[in-house]
Amino acid sequence: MDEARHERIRAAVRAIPEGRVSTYGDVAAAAGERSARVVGWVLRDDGADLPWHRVLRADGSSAPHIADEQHARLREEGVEIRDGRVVLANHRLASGWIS
DNA sequence: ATAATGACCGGCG
DNA sequence: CCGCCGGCCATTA
Repeated sequence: MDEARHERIRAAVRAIPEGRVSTYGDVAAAAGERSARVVGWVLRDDGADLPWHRVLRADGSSAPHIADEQHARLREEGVEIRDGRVVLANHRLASGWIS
């Protein structure tokens, strides 16, 4: 991975305010990435110090191995979760929140 | 060079 | 609700 791209993605995730969420696709777009997958890789091996729990799938669900902690953290920030899925309609960030 | 594997996405049946 | 497919792209074998 190119370090610049890697860092743009991290910046986009850091820009998500508490109590709000975004999707892999939106973060990718905000970071100028053409694929949502790259966002997943970055969070996978370099997401420890980022608010990764504010990044969800397009339908508000999350990958099974992180779902528990993700839901717990989000609830703590006041984000609603119904049936294991975040209510995107109320907490999703506008598509161009970065710039 | 090919193929499989993901913290993905959207469409279709 | 479910699964399948094709597209996506870096990493690994």
